[in-house]
Parts: sequence; structure tokens; C-alpha cells
Amino acid sequence: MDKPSNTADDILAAARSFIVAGGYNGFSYADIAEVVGIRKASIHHHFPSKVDLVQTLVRRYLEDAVTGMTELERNVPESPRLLRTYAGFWAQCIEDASRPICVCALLASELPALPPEVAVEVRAYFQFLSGWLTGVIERGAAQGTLTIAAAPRVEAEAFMATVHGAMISARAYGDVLTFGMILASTLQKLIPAPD
Amino acid sequence: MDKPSNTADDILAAARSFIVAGGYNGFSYADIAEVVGIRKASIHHHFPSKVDLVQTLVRRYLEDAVTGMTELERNVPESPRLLRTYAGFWAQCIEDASRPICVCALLASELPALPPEVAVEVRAYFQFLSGWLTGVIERGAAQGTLTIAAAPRVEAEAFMATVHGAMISARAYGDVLTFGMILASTLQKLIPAPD
DNA sequence: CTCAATCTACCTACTAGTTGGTAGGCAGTT
DNA sequence: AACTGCCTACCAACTAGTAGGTAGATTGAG
Repeated sequence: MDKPSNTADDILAAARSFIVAGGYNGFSYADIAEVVGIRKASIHHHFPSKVDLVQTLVRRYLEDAVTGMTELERNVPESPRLLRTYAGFWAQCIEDASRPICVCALLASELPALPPEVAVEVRAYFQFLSGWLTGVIERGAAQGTLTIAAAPRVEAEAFMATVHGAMISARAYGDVLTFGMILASTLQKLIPAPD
Repeated sequence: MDKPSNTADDILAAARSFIVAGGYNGFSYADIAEVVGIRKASIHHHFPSKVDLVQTLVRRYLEDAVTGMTELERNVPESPRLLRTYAGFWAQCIEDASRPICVCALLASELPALPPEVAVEVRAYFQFLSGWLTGVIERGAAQGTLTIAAAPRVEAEAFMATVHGAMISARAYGDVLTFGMILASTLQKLIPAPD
């Protein structure tokens, strides 16, 4: 039942860290082979082409997001805390440098140069995330736990854009605290009663 | 006094459109040679290396931003209109597909994979833009034409992040109106008196 | 004014190294 | 016997960059 040491997963993990650093064209099979400790040709055994590899990666990334958000929603029902937890998750990822930027935000920025099979998965991620945030904000507004000025969908898109932009700024400044600073003020505008 | 047909400028323009599409590793000298209509080796005559080319490109991009913002500030002194014009400029660029994303926002997202000479120029752009926005917001707040909840610098960073994130979202959705929608609601929160 | 030296902008032809991908073999497991 | 997971040894195409040459414009000295 527990996972056997899985080379395919190691390849995906290596690919993710390379993509996060430099995008789709920022790594090669040779790079992955070196960090995983197998030969270049062996990667093709697990993922016939680079497109297969990245497509699988992004698809799994979305799946993880879906299950993660669903579970989060069960444990933390209140909208303000939900948004705070989501922002806090990324703040933590950036601070400990484990995941300094969202894979899909990065890939979306170079979308026109992406193989279409990958592009469609990236779009699906954006649609899911914006849909999830819209739901959270809609419920928060209905319950009076969030103060919104525009339609929930617009607030959700603006929130998502701020999160992604803040990731990029954090990277540009090389300062891990920039992200948290931007998000604290953004959340403050949505959450009425500061304790 | 008027500009002679300049191959170097053509190369820079081609490089910019390639970078905007797929980042630093998303194009080659061969790609540029083809659209400019010269041979690959001739590019090296104008820009000895790829680093030289992109460094020049980003440096000029920043220079243009500096002169553009300075001139904008002289013509449009009021902070709310200044922010609206800045947002409107990008909304227009995205709608007519002439510049669907900021070169530096894209390059910043893949910063760890960039040659250091380019990375330093990208950082300089972010520092200038955030500084400019901080000044605009600071003055607007002092004059009462902008309503801010946090320090001007924090508001400026949040605004810049939202703009960059909205560019990425517009790209992900393939919808030119997403950017304008996000920015209209963001501006509305900063600008008190809607006419 | 003129003629040679230099400079500019491009060319062809090449290099060494990298790219994603293929063919086929081999040891261990089922 | 078939499958899995890896290997060595390839491949053609592409990468940034170099070497060396040429045609034409610009310059400067006699």
C-alpha cells in the first residue's frame, strides 16, 4: 500500500523543480537524468516525450490542487480563514524556498510557446483555481464574513492575479517577505473585522 | 536626424516579440535571423552574444519606461488618472495583441535561469516601477485623491503584482477583456469618488 | 581631387556541444 | 515467455558562437 521507490515520481519531481526555475525550455532530459541518477534514454521509458512528461506533471499538479482545496475546505469552512490559509501556504513555500512559484503561473506566462497539450492543462488549472476562489468569496460575501466591492468572480480573478504577481515580485526582489507583505494588505481589504 | 533603417533595432524588436512569447530560452539566433531577413552570423556582428542582445533589450526597455513615465507625469499630474492611464496602456496593448505581456514580468518569472547580466536589468526595472508607483500613490494619498489602507509602498507593490498577475491570467484564458476587468475593480478600490 | 586605408554590414562555411528521441540489448521479476 | 526498468550506442536537428572573406561606404593624407 505504501509507495515503492518510484523513478517516474523522481523524474516528475526533478522536472518540476527545473520548470519552476526556468520554464518549459529551461531544462533538458540530460538535466533530469543527472539529478535522478539514471541515463537520459531511461527517461523516455517512463515518459516517451517531453510533452508527455510535462503534461503528466501539470495534470497531476491540478489533481493535487483539487484534492488539497477540497480537503482544506472541509477542515476550514470559513472564507476568511480559507483565503488566509491559501495565501499562507504560498508564503511558506516561498520562505522555505521549497516551491518559490506556482508551476502553472510560470507556464501560463510563456503559454504561446508551449506545446498545445501542455497549454490546455495549464488553462484547466487557472479555471479550477479561479472557480474555487469565486465560490469561497461568494460564500464569504453571502455570510458577511468578507467585504467585496465587485462581483465574486471579479474579486476572485483579482485575488488570483495578485497572488501570481506577488510570486513574481518576490522572485524579482529576491526577498521572501515581499509576498507576505502584499498578501497581508490584499486580505485586509477583503476581511472586515480585524481581531 | 531621422532614423535610418536600423538592423540592430529590427533584431531587438524581433527578440522582444520572441521573448514575450516564450521567454529567454524560447528563441534562437536562427529564429531572429529568419524574421529580420539576415543570416544568423550577422546578428553576432550587432550583438556578440545572446546575453548582450537581451541585456541591451531589457536596458532599453527600462529606459523607455523611465522616459515614458516621466512624460506621462508631466501631462497627467493627478494620481488617479495616472494609475488609470498606466492600466489603460496595458489594457490596450493586450487587446490589440501588440504587447500581450510585460517583457520584465515574463523574464522575472524565470529569473533563476537567466544569465546574471540580464537578471540585474530585470531587477532594476522592478525597482523603478515600484518606486514610481509608490510616488504616485503617496502623492495621491497626501492630496486625498486616493484612498489607501496600507503604506504607499505596500499599495504600490500590491498594485504592480495585480497588473502582472492579470497579464498572466489574460494569457491563460486567452481572453483580452480579463485584464481590464481585474484592473477596473482594483482601481475602484483606490479611487474614492466615482463620477 | 584621388587613391589607399579603414570601417561597416553582411555573407558562407564551419565548429563543438546539446537537443529530444530511437534501436536494440540485458538482467531480474512475474 | 513476457514484462519491467534500465543500459549503451546511436541519430538528425539544432544551439550559440567563430573564422575568414567580400562589397560598399567613409575617411584622411598627399
